Amino acid sequence: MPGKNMEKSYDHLQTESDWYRRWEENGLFTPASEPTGIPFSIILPPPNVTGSLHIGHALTLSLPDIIVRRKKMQGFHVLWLPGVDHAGIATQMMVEKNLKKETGQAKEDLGREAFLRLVWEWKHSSEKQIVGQIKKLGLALDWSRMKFTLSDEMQRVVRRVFVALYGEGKIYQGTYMVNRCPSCKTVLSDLEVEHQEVQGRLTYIRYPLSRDAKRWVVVATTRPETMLGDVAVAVHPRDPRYKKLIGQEIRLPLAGRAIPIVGDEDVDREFGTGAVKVTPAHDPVDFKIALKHRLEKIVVIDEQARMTGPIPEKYAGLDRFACRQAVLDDLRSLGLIEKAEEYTHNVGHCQRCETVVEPHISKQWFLKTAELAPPAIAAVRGNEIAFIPDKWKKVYFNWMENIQDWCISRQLWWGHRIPAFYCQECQEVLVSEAEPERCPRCAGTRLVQDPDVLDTWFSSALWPFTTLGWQDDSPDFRTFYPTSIMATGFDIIFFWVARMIMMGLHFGKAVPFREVLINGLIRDEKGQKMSKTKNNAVDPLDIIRESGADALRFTLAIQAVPGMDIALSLSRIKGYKAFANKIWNASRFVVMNLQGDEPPVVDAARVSDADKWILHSLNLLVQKVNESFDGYRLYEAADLIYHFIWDEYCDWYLEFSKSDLESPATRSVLRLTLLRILQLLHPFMPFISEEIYQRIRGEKEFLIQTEFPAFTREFVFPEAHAAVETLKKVVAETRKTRTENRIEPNKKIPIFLKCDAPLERQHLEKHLKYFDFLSRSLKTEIVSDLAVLAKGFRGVSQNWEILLPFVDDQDRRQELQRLRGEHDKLARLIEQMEAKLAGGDFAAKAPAEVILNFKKNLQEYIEKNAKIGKTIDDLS
RNA sequence: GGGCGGUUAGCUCAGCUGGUAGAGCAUCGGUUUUACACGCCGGGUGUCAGAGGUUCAAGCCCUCUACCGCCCA
Repeated sequence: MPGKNMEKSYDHLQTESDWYRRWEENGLFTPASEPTGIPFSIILPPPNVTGSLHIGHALTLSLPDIIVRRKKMQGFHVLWLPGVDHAGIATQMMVEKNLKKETGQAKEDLGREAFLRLVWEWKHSSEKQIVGQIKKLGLALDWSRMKFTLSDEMQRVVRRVFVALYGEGKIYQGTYMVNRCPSCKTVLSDLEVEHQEVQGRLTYIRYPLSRDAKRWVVVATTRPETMLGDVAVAVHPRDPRYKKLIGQEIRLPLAGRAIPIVGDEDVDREFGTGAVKVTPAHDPVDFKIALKHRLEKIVVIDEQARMTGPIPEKYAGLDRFACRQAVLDDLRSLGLIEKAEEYTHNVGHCQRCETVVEPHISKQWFLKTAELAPPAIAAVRGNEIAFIPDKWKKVYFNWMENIQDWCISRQLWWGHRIPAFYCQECQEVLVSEAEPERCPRCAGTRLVQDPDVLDTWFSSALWPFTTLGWQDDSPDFRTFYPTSIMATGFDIIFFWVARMIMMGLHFGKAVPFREVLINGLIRDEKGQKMSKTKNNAVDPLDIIRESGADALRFTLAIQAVPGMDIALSLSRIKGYKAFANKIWNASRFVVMNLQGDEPPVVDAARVSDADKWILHSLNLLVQKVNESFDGYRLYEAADLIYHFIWDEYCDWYLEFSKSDLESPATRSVLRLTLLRILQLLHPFMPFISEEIYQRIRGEKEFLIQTEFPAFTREFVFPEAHAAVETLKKVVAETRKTRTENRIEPNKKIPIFLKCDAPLERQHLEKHLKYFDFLSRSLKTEIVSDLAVLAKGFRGVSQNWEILLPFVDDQDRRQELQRLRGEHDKLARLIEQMEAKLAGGDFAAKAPAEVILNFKKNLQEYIEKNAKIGKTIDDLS
């Protein structure tokens, strides 16, 4: 018999060490390109090669894995495709930081090529680490199809897509105001800018009129240093305070230039004094105003956020914040500051490094969204793509309906190089997949490629169809596209999900996925966000070492209510580690008792009622679990399985079975039920379920190759189920009565029972064997009148009375007191219920069924209390 | 400014289409009974944020308020 001698406690380290290798070696996760069942595919959201995975990844990766494993067991043709992301800005920053720390060098000291070699090295080691972590989690990924967002293949596809979009006029180059991070030294898209509320100061500055320096207009600003680049003062054209001044000139303090006062509808009359300074080179609103009024744009802040341009010598080269102070000091000494006040406003910060971003005019590449967005909106509106939970649709629509063109160029080295070439002779711009040999216009050969790379999210947007080989019209693409599910966090709905939908529709000619599963954030056990600075971040590998990947996966699954954040508590993980041990020991019990002669199928004629009861319960469980799965309520499925195993199979069925171990039929049910449990559990806890399954089945097949349990008519036994439920009820009541009266748990005592329901009485009579064992009964008698017997402790439940004989008179007095308390409590409840039934509209308006039920309950309470009253009389 | 969540047992959270509340952990009492002390048996614990409304009936639906959190501009 395989699997004998299971260790007394479960060792997750041992079990989780080797199964992954064997699954992989047996090609369990590698489907053929040609389908053998209904295709079901999920593309892994590629983790960044910035280091190692955090606990949030464990969630985003585990949930689809659970879905994938079940689908596979249900016979779908499943692909779960892995990959990693080059994560341009994040990775480059990390390598730069390391370089600085280790050698003191900047990337410029190495040059582009040498630096990129360094990043590639980093990528390889990070990828190795990530893949190792993923395997530890047990994810059923097909590594033979692994992809990288910056592989040669991806570079070819990205160039092709770029050239195509350029050809369609959807990619263009333009000079606009964009956000730039002075620290990361690149421009950013609007999405990469995070607005944070900042306590600042609003300074009111006097701008003297050219004609009369004694008169001035007061403007309010949070950024005084930008006044050096002012080209006008703007007021609302209908503002009575200022409209007469329109057309006049201001002598700009410090700079000494003359600038006009213009009228513009975009001026907010409520802000400050209603007159605003116009700095078109450094403010997006001012930029627009300047365009309308054909004003010059004077750049006074450079790419390093230092002062530059036609400004007084003393400010040149100062950092923007240092200059702010200098300007304020100088204005104050000139008596030009009217006042300053505390002011809370939103300031854009770089998502990566939290530096205050600088609006900045430059020539960049943009993706036009006007034609790409509408089909993407329509696809979601037409339910071709569902969001789970549904509420995220609104968020998606809100953003998509207000979408702006996307700035896709970045001044970085690590990423997809933009396939644009500039002729040095005639300045012609050439966009092409391959580097052109000569300029088609002037035949010049001095061509220089654009130094910029693409926003990382550009290649990410192409991920679902390019990973499947859209570029080669591969069989994989035809089989697995559109993919089934995209599982990801809400934080990247705009960055990623929306863009995948746009690109997928445009190039893949179909939605990239059918369902978007949005999961929440992992927080610590106090509900706080995890972060390195708070030192409350947990490493998934630590948890796996401590409690096992199975326990971690189960914890995440049972807590992951779609769209809700998870407060991850270590004590809870420990609880599911204990659950694994529980399963192990239940299996140990089964394995110890198997004799090898168990019939392979359930013989309904030979099995006991207890056997039928567990089969019936199992069948109900299977039905509910499948419903939960289909509604993406994995937390519910996990919860159902947990309670079935612990509260039904272990707590009751294994105990029942101890009375029937000589029966091969019972042993076969013991075994069969366990195997079904392991199958149900496998998606959640792949390691322990496989280990036990193999020990029992003798390595005939892997668990993932077996069929996921489904409801079967074969296991419908309502009568036996009801009988055993009665038994459970009476056992529980007896145990309670014993405990309440401090009767030693292990002491076998005589037990007397009385039952008013003939059917239930039959049930119990039939199963006294189990009752005696579970209630520690010396001898059980079911009698018609308890009063005639020895006095004893009473327990009363629906239809049943229990009597445990007293040993002495102290017992009697104690019992009397308890019964009086209970009698009073119940009497109050009955009174309340009768009042409800008598007065009000309840009796008149509630549905008959509800009232009937209510009356039934009331009647039961009345009867129960009558019994208690009678007992009190007997004992008095 | 616009929008979205949350507020349920000491803690962290479930509670699907309204019929008087559940889990895990914690806690208390008992217990080493032939799978498991990572166990077993049993117990206690809640004006379901507040106010109002709809309804025979509200944790669940509607309105308002308060507090906490998030997103967009």
